[in-house]
Amino acid sequence: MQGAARIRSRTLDQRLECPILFGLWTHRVPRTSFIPRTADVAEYRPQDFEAHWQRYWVEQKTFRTPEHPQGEKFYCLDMFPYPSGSGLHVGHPLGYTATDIICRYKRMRGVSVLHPMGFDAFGLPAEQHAIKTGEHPGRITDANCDHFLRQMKSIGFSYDWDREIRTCDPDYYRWTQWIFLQLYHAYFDHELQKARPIDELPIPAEVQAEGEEAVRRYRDDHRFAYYTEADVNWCPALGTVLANEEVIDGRSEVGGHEVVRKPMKQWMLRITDYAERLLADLDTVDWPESIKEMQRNWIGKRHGAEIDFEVVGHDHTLSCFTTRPDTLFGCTFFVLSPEHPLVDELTTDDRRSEVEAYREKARLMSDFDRTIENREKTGAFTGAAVVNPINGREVPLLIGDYVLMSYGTGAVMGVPGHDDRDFVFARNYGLEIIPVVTDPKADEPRRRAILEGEYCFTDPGVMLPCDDPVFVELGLEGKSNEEAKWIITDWLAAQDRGRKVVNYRFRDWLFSRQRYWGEPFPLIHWEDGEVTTLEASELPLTLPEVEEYKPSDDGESPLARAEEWLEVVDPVTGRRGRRETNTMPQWAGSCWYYLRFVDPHNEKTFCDPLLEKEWMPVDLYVGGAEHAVLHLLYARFWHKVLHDLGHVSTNEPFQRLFNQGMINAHAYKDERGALVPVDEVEVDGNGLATRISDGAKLQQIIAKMSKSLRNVINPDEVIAQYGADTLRLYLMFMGPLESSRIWDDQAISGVYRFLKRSWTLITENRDQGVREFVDSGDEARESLRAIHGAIVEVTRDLDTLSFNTAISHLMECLNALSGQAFSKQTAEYFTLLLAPLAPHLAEELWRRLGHDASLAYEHWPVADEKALAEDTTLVVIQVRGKKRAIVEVDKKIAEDELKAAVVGVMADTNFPVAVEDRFIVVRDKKSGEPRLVNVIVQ
RNA sequence: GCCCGGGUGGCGGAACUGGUAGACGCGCCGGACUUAAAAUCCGGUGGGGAUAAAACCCCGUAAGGGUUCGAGACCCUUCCCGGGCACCA
Repeated sequence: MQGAARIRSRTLDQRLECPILFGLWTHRVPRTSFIPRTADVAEYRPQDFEAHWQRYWVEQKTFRTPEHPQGEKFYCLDMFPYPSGSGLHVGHPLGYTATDIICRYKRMRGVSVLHPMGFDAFGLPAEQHAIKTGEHPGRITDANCDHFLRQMKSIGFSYDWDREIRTCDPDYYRWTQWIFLQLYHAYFDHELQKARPIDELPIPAEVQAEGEEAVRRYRDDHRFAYYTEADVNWCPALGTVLANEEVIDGRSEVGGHEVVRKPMKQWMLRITDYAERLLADLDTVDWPESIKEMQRNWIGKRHGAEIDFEVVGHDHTLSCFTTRPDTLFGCTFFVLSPEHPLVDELTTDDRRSEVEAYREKARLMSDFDRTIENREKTGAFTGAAVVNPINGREVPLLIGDYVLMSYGTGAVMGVPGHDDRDFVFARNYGLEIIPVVTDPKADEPRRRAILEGEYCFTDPGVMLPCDDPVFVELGLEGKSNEEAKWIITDWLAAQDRGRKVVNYRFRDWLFSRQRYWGEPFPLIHWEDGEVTTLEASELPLTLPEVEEYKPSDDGESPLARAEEWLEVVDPVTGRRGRRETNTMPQWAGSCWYYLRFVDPHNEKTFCDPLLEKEWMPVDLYVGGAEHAVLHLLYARFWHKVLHDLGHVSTNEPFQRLFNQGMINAHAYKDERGALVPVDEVEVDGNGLATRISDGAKLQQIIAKMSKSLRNVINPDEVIAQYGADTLRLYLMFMGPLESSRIWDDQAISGVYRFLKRSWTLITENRDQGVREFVDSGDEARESLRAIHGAIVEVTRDLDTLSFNTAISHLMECLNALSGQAFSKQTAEYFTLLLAPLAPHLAEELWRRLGHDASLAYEHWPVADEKALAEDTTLVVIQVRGKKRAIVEVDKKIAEDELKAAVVGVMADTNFPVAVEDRFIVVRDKKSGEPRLVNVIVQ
């Protein structure tokens, strides 16, 4: 029953008492055993002083960034939040606390720290709120930001709030628009592998000859930002198009609505030009391997060949991309995507109706339905045939919706013997299967299955015999397929019937949204078809006021209804034009915010070059892994363009990336598997969970925090109950920063007790001031060893972001100091070690220790080696590798004396050893002191 | 299916480069204080055996094998969990 009370206690509301004023806003404080009664005046009561120090830091501008870094610099960045209406959730402060600790620690080590925070403030939720209520999305966004600010300040983060930015602020998005102009006015020089101004684009003579209009089109075809009719992911429910990355399993990432394919005119960014550099430069950054791997997979570099097949009876050549040119001799058909532009022309009349029907069916199918895994492979014969360039064999030409127009050339050579999809397709349509590679390691039945076309073999293997003259000429029989791949490709290249190519799986970035609440494009579409950009001096192009925020049913942005804003007339020529009505996606603002933080108030440029040089790159970037391929890839792309164009000095923006884990919570499910909200659950002393309403047995599981499970932890409530320092410490103590953790509202009392005991240790719960200390000379050796040991350990742990062990070591130090005499110096060291982790408590103790300024810039303690020095050391004795005894010996003991000591210790035991036995002595690598002796008894 | 992580007490997790497994905390057990409870403080706590009590012994880091004087850590095989990708030719 005790357990039941615990579980129910999670919903604090049941025990809420009268509201009291705390901090900058009102908290309702639950009555719990952990809040000391008011009679105990001098006990640890964080509510008494946390708000005071938060105000002090803000008023004194304690954490203002130095204008220029002096000596070592440290740019520490958190992924800034989207200010959602529900406020901060414990997941946010997890990473923020970690960076805060590191920054406070670095400041104490004399490092110049840049640690800013802001808001990713454009975005869909505010817009949807606006659609529903008619309220301006800016107003709700501002209110949410303010709420976030209050919450973040209540945790005691040491951000330089003077640098706060919001991406929806015109002073900010002015420069987002400016960067768009840089992208628009540049192209990628493939030879130099870098961006260059569009004016430097060489115009081929034949284009030049066609006139101005052709030159303009040629340039437009090379800009990083281009306007094109594209099959886009249209989400009717959200009324917008989405990037591929925003579509999960055929549904919108936001809201899970259906997404269909639809051709629309859209702005795209040519991110694929940077594929090679985005891939290669991953090797230069200190990121988690998993994130690098995800980006590599996303970019999807594939080496292969493009092979040309002539169409029988036509003057056309169809090229296909393949990573398996070694299987070309096994090609028995050829498949085009239903959207392929040549399908119509190549289809014979007797097949036309069938092909048309198939294409229509494919067109109507949603992307999701079309990409369901292992779906039946369907297609239609076109009646045409193509010629395999390596053996002259004519093979039938089909269309099939498993071939995507958007990858490679929209055409595939069908090798059913060695490709699973082709295999299924061939079986469906009775197409021939010719195996050309076999598995040398396979047993007889399997080998026969491969030979007879019963088994599709896709792994590496060796080439089977074949009569084709070219096969014989190239001597392929028995060669590994890997080798055959390049021999065949070289032959094709020599005959000009194919070539080695590299393909990338990722696509250009769809950069426009039919929304109101985003950055307007600084572009004008003129009546004569020309598109021009605004001058940098005309920025920002601000959002107009509109009456309704809903996009129209055919997908036009609400901006299309803002007529006054929309229509423009050239004052010189009288030419009429319309502004671009799409807005930029949410990713735009977060693509460069880290640069603005370096120089947030500059009105002349997006970021002063000198400051950029001084502060960039970001030394530590902490955030969730969910941004692995979106934000992090886009930001790298923009950064590289800015770098190539000479606007930033660094090639990569984020030198070190760290992903914090997720915070999960316990949840319960019943026998049918339905999740049960935690406040409907009772847990008994043995951990057995039952539903309160009907006593049904429940299973405890781990789940993400969610509103529906009512297991979301609100930081405000934790702070009200325990104080900000406890919240910070608990978040860090739960486990390594990178791993996921489970919120356990019993375990939090452990760190609360630690803080309380730390308080008591130094103040002895006096009304004011501190306990009495002994003179340094009279200090117990134990105390000295404890504090200097802690200095060593905590320093190392903070350097390696091991916050959980840093706290453990402080706990050990506290345990050791409790009941011991120690000096004021030791108390001060302890306070300073605690400062990055529990800054409010540390500041309060520091004040009581007689200091009248913040400890934020006090020197980090340095361990005194002498305090740690010992004459003797403990040596583990092993016999045949098993621990049998421990002996204390002099550190400088000679080898034979050590042996003698070991023999002596082991004499009366069950495991006697002799000096003649083999001794393995393990010594400390640094000090050379003996650590362990392993005796191998003969 | 493929690619990354990861499996250590009742629980969260420690263990620096192969050298005392289980630090620290939660929980639990016992004790002190209290009329009582909470809070607080002190002690114990991987499993098994042995003993009057100890000393002591055996087993133990998902499972099996290997390398080594010595393996939680390294190698091979298998199982399980988490994350990502997935008709990309």
